[in-house]
Amino acid sequence: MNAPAPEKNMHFIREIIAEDNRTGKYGGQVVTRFPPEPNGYLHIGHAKAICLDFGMALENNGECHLRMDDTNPVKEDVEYTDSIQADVRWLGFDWGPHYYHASDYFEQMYELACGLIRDGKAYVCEVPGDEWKHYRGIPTEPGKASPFRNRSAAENLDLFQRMRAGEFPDGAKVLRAKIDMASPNLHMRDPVLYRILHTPHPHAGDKWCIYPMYDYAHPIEDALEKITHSMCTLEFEVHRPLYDWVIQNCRLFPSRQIEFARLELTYTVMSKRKLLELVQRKLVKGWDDPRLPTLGGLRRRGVPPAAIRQFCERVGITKYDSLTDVALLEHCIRDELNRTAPRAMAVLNPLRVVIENTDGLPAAVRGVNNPEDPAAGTREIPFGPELFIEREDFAETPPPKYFRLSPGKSVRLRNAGFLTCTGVDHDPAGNVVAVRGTFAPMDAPVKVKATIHWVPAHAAKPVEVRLYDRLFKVPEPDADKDVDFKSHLNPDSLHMATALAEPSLLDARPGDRFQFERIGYFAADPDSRPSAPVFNRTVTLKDSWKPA
RNA sequence: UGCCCGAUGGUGUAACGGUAGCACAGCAGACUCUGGAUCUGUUAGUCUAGGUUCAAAUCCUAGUCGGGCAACCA
Repeated sequence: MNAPAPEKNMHFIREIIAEDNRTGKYGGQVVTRFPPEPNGYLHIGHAKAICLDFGMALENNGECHLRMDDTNPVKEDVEYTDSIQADVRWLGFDWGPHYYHASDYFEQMYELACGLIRDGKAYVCEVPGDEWKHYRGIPTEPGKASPFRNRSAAENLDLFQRMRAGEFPDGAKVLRAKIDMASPNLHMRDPVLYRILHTPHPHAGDKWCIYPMYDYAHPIEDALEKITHSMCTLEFEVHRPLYDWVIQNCRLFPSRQIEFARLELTYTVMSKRKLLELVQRKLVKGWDDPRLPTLGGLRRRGVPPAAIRQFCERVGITKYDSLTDVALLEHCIRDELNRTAPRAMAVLNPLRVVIENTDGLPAAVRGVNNPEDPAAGTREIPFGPELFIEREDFAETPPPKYFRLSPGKSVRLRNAGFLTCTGVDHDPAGNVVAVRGTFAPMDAPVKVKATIHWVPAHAAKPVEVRLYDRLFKVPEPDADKDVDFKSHLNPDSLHMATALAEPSLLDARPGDRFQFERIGYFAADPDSRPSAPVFNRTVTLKDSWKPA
């Protein structure tokens, strides 16, 4: 018996599992599975499911299987299986030896279907697809029986074998479960179990021309793997009676399907179709564009997997359709990065500073790598008589409560000392082109209310920075079906810029994460080259300064 | 419309018949070599109407609102 960690939220699925463990329903075993269809890239909505599936197994000393749910060869491709595995691993989960394909069970599914036929619980139906809706009926009225419903088991077996043998064209026949044409649940009105598809399978090759439907295949996949708790999203709730029917009538391991609400996030879209549309129309730069909620995009943006895991835990698990504020994700990202990201200085919008008292000026200073983590140590930062500071950190006529630099005032230069402004240089148009000032060491008796970051003019290096903002301007871009979600795209979601970086940043390798002090968290992009890093802004720092 | 599911501050959630709590966001303050972090305080909530009960967010009934289902998709 293992008590859940105290900070974990006791959601209803944890309670179901705890209860099953208490009663010994599955002998204390917890076996789960994450079953993506390999027809697209994973996004943060999948991360919620992954964290749940793997998390419940981990917490209960169980196992979680990674299973490609590849029952429809016309939509799926091996292209996706690699990225799915990479994404799950990146998120921090390990399926051990339990990597499976639904298509590996095709033979058993076929045998089980023959069993259903022999039991008089399935039949080959020749009603054309577009005509079936007349038989199925509408919710308020019962359907009517297929004219093929009462074929003999022998005839059904023969026909089903010939379907497999390829004797019939696509759509000519299907195998149906014989359940209840009057059921108020449409899924129970003799659902299709198998359809004919003369399409080679990306994993199974050309062995098959009949393929099982999800509703038939999924419970079998789960049962064969002895999955105890089969978590899926809410829209499968009405499928559960059919899930149970298959397990019961095939006499299989009693896997249990449990549904929970999918994750929705503000200022983005989560549907595969819409994400694909953004990629195909080149409104973003690909599946791993850092503005996308795909795991590839989040990774490239610099989001640590631990932040995503923490976020998924804090969002919780319920059966209520919710819309989570991205601010919660951003909080989890900052929280993780604050503890782990080394600090560095870079100036986005430079203003030259000329130090006038150059005698005894240090050639370098030591910077603290991470005030939250003493073990991160220090580094050397070159110093000199000319610096660049952020243009916003100087105001010739400061607004009220402005703590930074202005004529006659002083600020602390991060890691270095104090700067007192003694003069301002203008160009003929009256713009500020440089600030002049005097430097004092850190132990000087100067009182200031602000510390600003800087880079040394002689040693700072220009680096490319990509400043990302929300992809959409509105919290629910796809809320209104009558308005194209693309019309809500934020035109300023990407701003390319050049920053002046302290020299240590030139060593950054793709994936390295930093806090650029007082600006935000940045991660080196795969586009980086040796000595020419490219930085993606993961998220800004919170900024509580607001002009009065 | 028939069936299924759901409803707690702005948002995400907890409370399992007994003081409606936590987090995010917001606001205010303290502290600070990041106007970051940290700390403190604070605004704000049980969909409606009946019923059961000493006591209801919780149980029952009806309604309202939201979501799902009517592919040979998953």
